[in-house]
Amino acid sequence: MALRADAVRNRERVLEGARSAFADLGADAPVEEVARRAGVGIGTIYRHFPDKEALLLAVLDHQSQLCLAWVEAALAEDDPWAGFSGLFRALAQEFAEDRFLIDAARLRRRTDAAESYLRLVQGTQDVIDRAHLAGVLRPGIDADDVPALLAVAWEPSWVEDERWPTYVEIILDGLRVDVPLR
Amino acid sequence: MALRADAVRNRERVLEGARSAFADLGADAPVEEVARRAGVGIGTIYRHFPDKEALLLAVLDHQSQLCLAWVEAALAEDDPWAGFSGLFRALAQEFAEDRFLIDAARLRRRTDAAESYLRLVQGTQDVIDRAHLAGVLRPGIDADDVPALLAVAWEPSWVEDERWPTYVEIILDGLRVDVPLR
DNA sequence: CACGATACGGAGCACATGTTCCGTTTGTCA
DNA sequence: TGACAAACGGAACATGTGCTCCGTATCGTG
Repeated sequence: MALRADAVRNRERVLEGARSAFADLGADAPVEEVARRAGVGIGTIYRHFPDKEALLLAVLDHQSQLCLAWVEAALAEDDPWAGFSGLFRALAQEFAEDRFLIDAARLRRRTDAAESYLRLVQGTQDVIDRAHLAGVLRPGIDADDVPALLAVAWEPSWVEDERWPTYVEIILDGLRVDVPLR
Repeated sequence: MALRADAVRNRERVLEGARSAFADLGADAPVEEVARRAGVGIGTIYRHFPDKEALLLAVLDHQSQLCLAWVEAALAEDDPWAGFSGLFRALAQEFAEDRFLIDAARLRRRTDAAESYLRLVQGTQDVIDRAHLAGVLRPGIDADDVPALLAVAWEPSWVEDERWPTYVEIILDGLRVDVPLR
């Protein structure tokens, strides 16, 4: 038997409320806050998701899908460095705007990650491999290093300062290998 | 009237327990855990410190004094870049070993900081000014940027990876301005 | 040694937050 | 439209943690 119409609607509302609450407050956002933003009761959330962890994973899956668009764009770039650096800047922007992504990488360490997140990591690895082949990216770097290096765009108080784009450029400078012209 | 002998001893024990607990578990370490490590009751902690915030500030003050030694060493260096980069590496090491320092920068934003911490920031600024004068440090960087850039040494799960020293070198590469020989 | 002041310990309270449970409401279908 | 299953809301419970309070233990002095 299919879900009732109101159940379908409410499930979507819960996901939207969760995305909004987690983006603003991080994974620590109370379930009650998610319920408030979704306009539903707490009980409704727990009917659709077994626990808060499942809700976090569902949101992670969704946000990862959005980030995957940046991977596509990076692979479409002709220049491997432009691809990698563009992806890095775009992910930094996403991290700065969505506090939840901050906590997501930690979450991934504890649980079987959302499927889209794994695809995001793999796609990032592809972009990195291409840069390595072109010899423009510091050796030894892989996709697992990206979240750590994005940490500079994390801390809310510094995001307010709007200085994180500078930090991103510093790191990109440090990651780039200059190819001598010949 | 002076403190009683046991009170003096216990105050020191509390500070040691707090340093240990906060270093391992971060500022979130429960007060009860501090009491356990100190070998005292919870009540004793609250006799010596009005609240947990005061305890955090006392520990911050102490750890800042240790870090100040690195500032002295940096200023004693002849080469401004060696001084700055040495300080940066040393602070990264401290951050990696003491989870509490991670939270300290946030704490500073909320409260009047410990006096030693202000001196640490000022000393770091001196080291940075010297590097700017020599033209070897990327313009626009100041002492407030250092904790943000050290964020790569923060996250516990990445500290375990032992990859943070690589990240520190990447950032230093990005911060350095190469002075052409003439 | 005795006694008063000082300090100690930890039970218990206040509050925040994840989760459950059940009386009430709503959607669906005959 | 009526009736039943499905879904809802939020009070209540469980747990973790900061902090208070007071009966008990200890220190230091005469």
